[in-house]
Amino acid sequence: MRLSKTLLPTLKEDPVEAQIVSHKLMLRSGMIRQLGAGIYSWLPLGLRVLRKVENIVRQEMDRAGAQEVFMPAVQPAELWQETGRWQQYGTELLRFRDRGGRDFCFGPTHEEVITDLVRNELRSYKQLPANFYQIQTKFRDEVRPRFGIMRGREFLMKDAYSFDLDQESLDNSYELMFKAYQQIFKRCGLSFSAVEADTGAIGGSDSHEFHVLAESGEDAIASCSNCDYAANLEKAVAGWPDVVACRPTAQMQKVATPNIKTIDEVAGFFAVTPDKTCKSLLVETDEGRFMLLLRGDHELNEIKAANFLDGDNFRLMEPEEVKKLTGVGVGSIGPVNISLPIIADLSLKNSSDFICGANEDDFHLTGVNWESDLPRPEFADLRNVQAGDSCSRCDFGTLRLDRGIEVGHVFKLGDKYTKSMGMTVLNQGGREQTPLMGCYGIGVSRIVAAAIEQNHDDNGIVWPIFLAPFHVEILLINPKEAAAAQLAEEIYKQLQESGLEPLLDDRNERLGVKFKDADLIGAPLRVVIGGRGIKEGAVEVQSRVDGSSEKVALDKVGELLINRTKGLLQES
RNA sequence: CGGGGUGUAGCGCAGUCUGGUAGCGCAUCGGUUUUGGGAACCGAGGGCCGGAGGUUCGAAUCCUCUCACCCCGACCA
Repeated sequence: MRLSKTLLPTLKEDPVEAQIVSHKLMLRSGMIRQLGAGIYSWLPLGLRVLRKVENIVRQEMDRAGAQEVFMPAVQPAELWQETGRWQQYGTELLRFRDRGGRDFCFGPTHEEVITDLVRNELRSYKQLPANFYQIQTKFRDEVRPRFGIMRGREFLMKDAYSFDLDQESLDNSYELMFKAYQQIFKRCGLSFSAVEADTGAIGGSDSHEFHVLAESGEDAIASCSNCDYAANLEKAVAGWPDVVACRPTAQMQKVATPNIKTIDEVAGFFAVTPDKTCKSLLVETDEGRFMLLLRGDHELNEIKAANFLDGDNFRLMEPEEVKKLTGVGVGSIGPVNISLPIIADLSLKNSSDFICGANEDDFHLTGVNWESDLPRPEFADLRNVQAGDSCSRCDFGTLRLDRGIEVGHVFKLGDKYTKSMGMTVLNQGGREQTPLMGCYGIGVSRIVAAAIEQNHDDNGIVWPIFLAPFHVEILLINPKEAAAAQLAEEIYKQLQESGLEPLLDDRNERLGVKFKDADLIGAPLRVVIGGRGIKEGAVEVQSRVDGSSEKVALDKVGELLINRTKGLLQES
């Protein structure tokens, strides 16, 4: 591609709206432009990278035996009503009507559409297992779009759906996808981690997320220092070392604590560490209201709590509601003498002599103990793990927390959709059987941003070879120097003919401008061609990756660039 | 959804408090000189100041409404 004939609007300054490095660099290098909140146009440079990711995904999906299809982005409400998700999905689902007043949505995902397709087309167990995928534009009306393409509302996603006759076969399909995903992210040059994830409201047995580790990540990932356990914080479980229960030593006492409300204030007031306190949270689900107890230094994991309580519409009660229900402000509620079902976090099992609210404004109880002061409640894992917690899978490890960008998610869905939408095939015995489903997503556009988060320096992007929009940038210092221009053209042609993608900067710009842009754009290799080099009989080949450069004889340059690039492509 | 902020040339901003014919830097176009790490000079083009309504002789500026975008929060007892 010739830069003189390409729309590549680079920016010198960081746009004010960009917070994270990938967003800044995508704007500055002219890859994308914003059209509205969470909605972006892809310019030539960005699109080239997007297509690279897409092709890697496509190749690996095909290799894993999945079949590509292409489904509508716009979906009729009826399908979503069949599975109940028209009601469930909430405001993230972009809904609209056609001229006839019929309800539609812009698909945020395609379980309904694919299930509708296969229930009409698949009849026999002999057609299973089957796995269909597409690469499609999705729309999710995010609460808060941010970070450019990273959490956009409109985005490009690869979604795949497998159909199997039985669990064993589903397990196998899942495993195939899991391996394909590892291959995909590896080829994208990403350092990633597969972690156990919560299955959410969708249910099902297994789920893994693939995370690119990066500081800007929106998810917290727990991983073990000793074994290969890794899980999303939403799901991560800490080990429960067999601490011998401390024997109660204190009598329960009511203490006046004027204006002492938060755990920190309580711990400060009594001069103890927060783990000696117990925090009480009131929550509500369709099943009723509950009090949850946590150690003062722990955070509630709402997903775990919601899963445990097993009622829909889990939510924390508002302070005013708590006041109305108990007559006490949230800072002073506690588990002693309260007429609500209590569930306590496992970490409180062996607690003794702890401090909690007294159910009376501005009073707390100290020296509280199970049995003597209140009955032992039901215990469950309700909290977020913390760095340093012991691992639940092995004996020696401790957990650490990192930030991750979710780029892929694999799910075993079971029969949720096939059952509610009445998809069956005839099994070997001639009976109707509901197949089991798996679904597998990859954030194609997000990968572009994630790759930049992991591959950049102060001057711009440093593309991994498989995602690079161009393999080699030919930097022609002055297009008016005939000999240099001719050499640049020759190399350009030579690279193209050998299947490489070169970028020729043939603009009539100053050298500094060209170098700055080249750094921004981030082609792995660069060759600088100018009159001086020609005179010396050698030109400079530079590596964007390590900044190294070497002089190469004029007649050897093309060959060297080709070999170097092919070497990189093979290594990766 | 709550709170905060910003909308003025392609980009970054000043001007708004205190009303009086809209500016700066970069970018763009023409010219001259330059040309191995974001050039210099001369000249030029480009704005219904987010939109609507109002106050006023007069509104980017004051008032009302509205739209868009950005940031923070929506994990706390």
